Amino acid sequence: MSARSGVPNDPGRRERIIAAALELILDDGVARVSHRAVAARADVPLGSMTYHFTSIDEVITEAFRRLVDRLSGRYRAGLHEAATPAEAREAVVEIICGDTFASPREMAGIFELYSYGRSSPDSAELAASWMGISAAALTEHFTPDAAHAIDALIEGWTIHHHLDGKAPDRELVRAAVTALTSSAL
Amino acid sequence: MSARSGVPNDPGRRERIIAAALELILDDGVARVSHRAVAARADVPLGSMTYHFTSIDEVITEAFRRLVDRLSGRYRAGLHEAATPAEAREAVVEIICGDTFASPREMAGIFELYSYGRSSPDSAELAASWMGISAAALTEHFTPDAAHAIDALIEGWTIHHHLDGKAPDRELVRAAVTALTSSAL
DNA sequence: TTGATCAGTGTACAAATGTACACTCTCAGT
DNA sequence: ACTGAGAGTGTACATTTGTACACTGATCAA
Repeated sequence: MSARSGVPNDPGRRERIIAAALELILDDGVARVSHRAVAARADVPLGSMTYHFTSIDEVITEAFRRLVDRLSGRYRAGLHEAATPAEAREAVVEIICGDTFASPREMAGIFELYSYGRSSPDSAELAASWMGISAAALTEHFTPDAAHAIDALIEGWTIHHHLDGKAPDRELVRAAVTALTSSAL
Repeated sequence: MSARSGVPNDPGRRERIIAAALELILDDGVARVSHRAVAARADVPLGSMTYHFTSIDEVITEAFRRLVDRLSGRYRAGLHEAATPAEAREAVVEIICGDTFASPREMAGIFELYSYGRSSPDSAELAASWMGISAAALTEHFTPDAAHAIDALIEGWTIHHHLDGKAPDRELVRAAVTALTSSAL
């Protein structure tokens, strides 16, 4: 038998690298992500990068995966907690207006994912799965049609919220969500 | 007096460079834009780039400006043509479901702008102005509140349309837009 | 303890990038 | 036709990038 088979010297290192990469994406954007920048942020030697990952794309995609996992977890939990239609609507309002579901940095990260997916098939798949998750979470409370419309509303209004720098009026958002649920959708 | 003062040897060259940069952004994404890549695409010597622009950021921002101009022109025109509320709603449906207002490539370009604005103040301003233009075009037909909601719906649904690769159901979109306009918004 | 084996690293390198700038070319004024 | 000022360019250069890979060192079977 072989000695020292598969025993890592520093377990969890790969994870820490991915975490560092995600922080870098959220702070500075994908464009600034490089083997060296991530290595420095994770306080890890450069060689570690090529040892644990086959390419920089893999690092970035894995970082995005963490982001999507994190956000979809909160998203799902927040909507699952809602017991009544009114509470579900309120959860949607909070997703759009609050920052308990996603901080501005995290929302910016999602846009970066959309852009990055244009040149990375793996990230494109990830972006698609993120959209699927949010749609699924909504269909728990709304008809499929209403869920589609609300999903789009969330997507767009969240972007505006983020780019404006200030949260939209809760009353207005609530009215819009209600309008989308109370008609024949 | 000075001889040859301000007489360009090849007028319109700057414009052609910007056009080439925009095409490059739409085809391959900002990440692939470089002095050399743009120069090659515009069939212009490398030195021309630094002669006409102070930095690559300027080239990219100008390219985005053309994109925003182009889209906001169509946007405004399309909504301005509408004479009745029903026609205005139909124009919104077309913006979301059709590709007469923005091709998939152009929509992808807008996302790239949102991302790029994170590190370029000029592009951030451009992104903000794009949002302002669309909002203004909508207030021509809808109440300010309804305009906000519809603007968000357009933004989000257009993204979904683009990332899904297939247009959403027109009937559904029409119902959603109607819902947002017929209530107390 | 030893040595085989694989985890992990430091360094080197080719390719690509943004930019500066010494140069060449062109044309308006004479 | 000539000329000089300013339009426009080719080349060179310092940096930064992704990646390869010869090396070092930690661990387990013996």
